[in-house]
Amino acid sequence: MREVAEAAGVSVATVSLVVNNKPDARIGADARQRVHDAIRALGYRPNALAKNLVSGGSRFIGLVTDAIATTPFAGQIIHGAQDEAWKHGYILLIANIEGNEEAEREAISMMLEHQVRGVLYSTWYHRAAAVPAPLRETDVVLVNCYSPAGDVRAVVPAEVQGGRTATELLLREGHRRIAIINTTTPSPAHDGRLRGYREALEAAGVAYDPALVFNAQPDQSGGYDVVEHLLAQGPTGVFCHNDRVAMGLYDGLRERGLSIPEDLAVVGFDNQEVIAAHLRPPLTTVALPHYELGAAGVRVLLGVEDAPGDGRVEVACPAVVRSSVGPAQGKGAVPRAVGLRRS
Amino acid sequence: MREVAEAAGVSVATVSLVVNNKPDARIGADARQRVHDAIRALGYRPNALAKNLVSGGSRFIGLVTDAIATTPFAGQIIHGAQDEAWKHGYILLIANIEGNEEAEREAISMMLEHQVRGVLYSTWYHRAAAVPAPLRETDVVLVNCYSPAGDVRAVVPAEVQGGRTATELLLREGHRRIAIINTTTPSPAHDGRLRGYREALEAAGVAYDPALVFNAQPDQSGGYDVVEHLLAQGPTGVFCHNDRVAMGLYDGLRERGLSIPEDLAVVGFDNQEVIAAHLRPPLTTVALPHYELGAAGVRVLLGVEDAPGDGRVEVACPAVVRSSVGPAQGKGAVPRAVGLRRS
DNA sequence: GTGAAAGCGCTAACAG
DNA sequence: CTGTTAGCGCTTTCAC
Repeated sequence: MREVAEAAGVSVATVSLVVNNKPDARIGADARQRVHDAIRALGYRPNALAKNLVSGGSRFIGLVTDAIATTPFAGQIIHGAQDEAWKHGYILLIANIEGNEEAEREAISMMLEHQVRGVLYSTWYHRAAAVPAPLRETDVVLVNCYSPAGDVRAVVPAEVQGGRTATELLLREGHRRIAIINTTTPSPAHDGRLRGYREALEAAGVAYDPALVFNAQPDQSGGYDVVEHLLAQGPTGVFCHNDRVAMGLYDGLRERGLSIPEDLAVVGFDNQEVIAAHLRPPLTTVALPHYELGAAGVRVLLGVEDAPGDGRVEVACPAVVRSSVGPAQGKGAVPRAVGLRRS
Repeated sequence: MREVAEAAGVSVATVSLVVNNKPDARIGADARQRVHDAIRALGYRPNALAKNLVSGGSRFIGLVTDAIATTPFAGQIIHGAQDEAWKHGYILLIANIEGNEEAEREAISMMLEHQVRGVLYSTWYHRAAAVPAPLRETDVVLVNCYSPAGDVRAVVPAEVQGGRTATELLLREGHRRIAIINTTTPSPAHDGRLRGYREALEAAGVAYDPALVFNAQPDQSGGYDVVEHLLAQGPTGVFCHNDRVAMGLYDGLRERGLSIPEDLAVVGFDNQEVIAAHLRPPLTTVALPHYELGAAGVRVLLGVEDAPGDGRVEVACPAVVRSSVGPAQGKGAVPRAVGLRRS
């Protein structure tokens, strides 16, 4: 920078002013031009480190994730966070700590030492999480997880609304005997989606039948194994806890010569591209908004978006309609008008 | 830091020496203790920005990717790079530019301004790539892509070996009439895997039959659509260009009442977890080593691992054996011993 | 053994 | 309009 100043025959202060073209700096057009020329000639680049040092803070936002590899999900959160951070002139420092306590401690101190503007602490599936103590030294927002104490701002998927949406996808087509294949253990997803399912049923005037709720391992084999029991209850539509369960269900149904959506309408959850979009028929599902979660996370961190009173923002899970749901027909069916009235 | 010095009754220089516990700094045990106490008492954290400024360089490594969202692949590259960088005390600055020229320029200058140690330029599928000019100002290594001019170090998957491995998986079980479903356009993957296929065949003494090579769109529908033609050639085993093609193939086969691996042994490529591990039967495939690609990338960047003369390191694609390949049987089959002899 | 002082590259008053 | 000056928080000679 000093070199630029010398080459342009001005002082470093002037160079600083033109580089950041400060609004209220009155610089002679000639001087400004000479500076620009010198910059180009010398291939000068400002040193962000020095700039940050003097300004006190940095343009970094930390993102710590608990699993980047396992699923495409973490990638989406990173993607959303990175895009949004970028938009506001921030850079993401990412660290991923696969359950390693020490790595977590180190990652956090490293971020703190780099004077991050704040950090996003994210998990790959929606759950309660304990905020590591050192994070309290800076701004934190939880992404896809929340503090049971409710004392930290959090951005999470709207599970209840998602469950409602999934169920309405079936209701809308006239289905009334709708099963749900849930997971076996309590979790925000388990509880929320079930609640959404019940709310949607109730709103549509369909009685809730416990015999139609199944619990299975949340993967392909879970979906595959439950087919027999499921069919025994004669549903015309089924809401699967996730796309992988739906994938297993597809297999089980196919083996029995049943077809989708004619014999059974199925709705998934997660919208895991590789699966959902390419099953035969393509799966109608509800998306888990990972990208948005990451983006919203930086927005609340930066104060661009306000968190409501309880510091918890819920991001909607939108329906993704493909071809695995058709109109209800046969015995259990009801005139389409009923479903339509509700929507 | 000044505060710590005052609290401990020493100078900042001493604090600096203690904090970084310099090997040849002779500090009184008492003073050292007082410094440590003061640090704890004040909750002091060194300022990495200042440290880097004075030392001239930073502990940053830039990673620019062209697609983080689309597939789980980019996530794996990031993961590998991040783990390895971390191991050497470096932090990853990531930027992803979905084909956006300007974002790319900005991302690169931002990295340069932060005095990165070097940058990894990665693509989500293996291909030739043009290195943006400004990157020449720093150390660059290409990951999952390469410069046609061969003037930049690159880390890429060993496609030929992968193709050979996939084919051997079939040969080993006695298959001799082995088809390959490749993509429709030339690419390192297309060309390399085909070559590996031919090499493996030749090594096993099986004649290459052009009628057994098919070209299809590299996704589920491609695999599904080619079934008819494929079956017409009566292969006992098939090597699919990727797992998605295999997934489509599964569907087509199932619709015809054919079963895997009894009627047809199938091998995929990519090892896309969500698909491969959960198809029925689980798919035997060859993994694309994305994690390793990222890790090797930082290793060559840091000079921990040497790139061979041509600056191109190939990372092996390992076989992932699951259940979609069984012994060859029936007309086309050959005694198992033949296959075994080769392995 | 430890402190004083210079300086990393830049910004922000404050003078001129 | 533009230059001078004083730091930002830290490391690193070099004295004492």
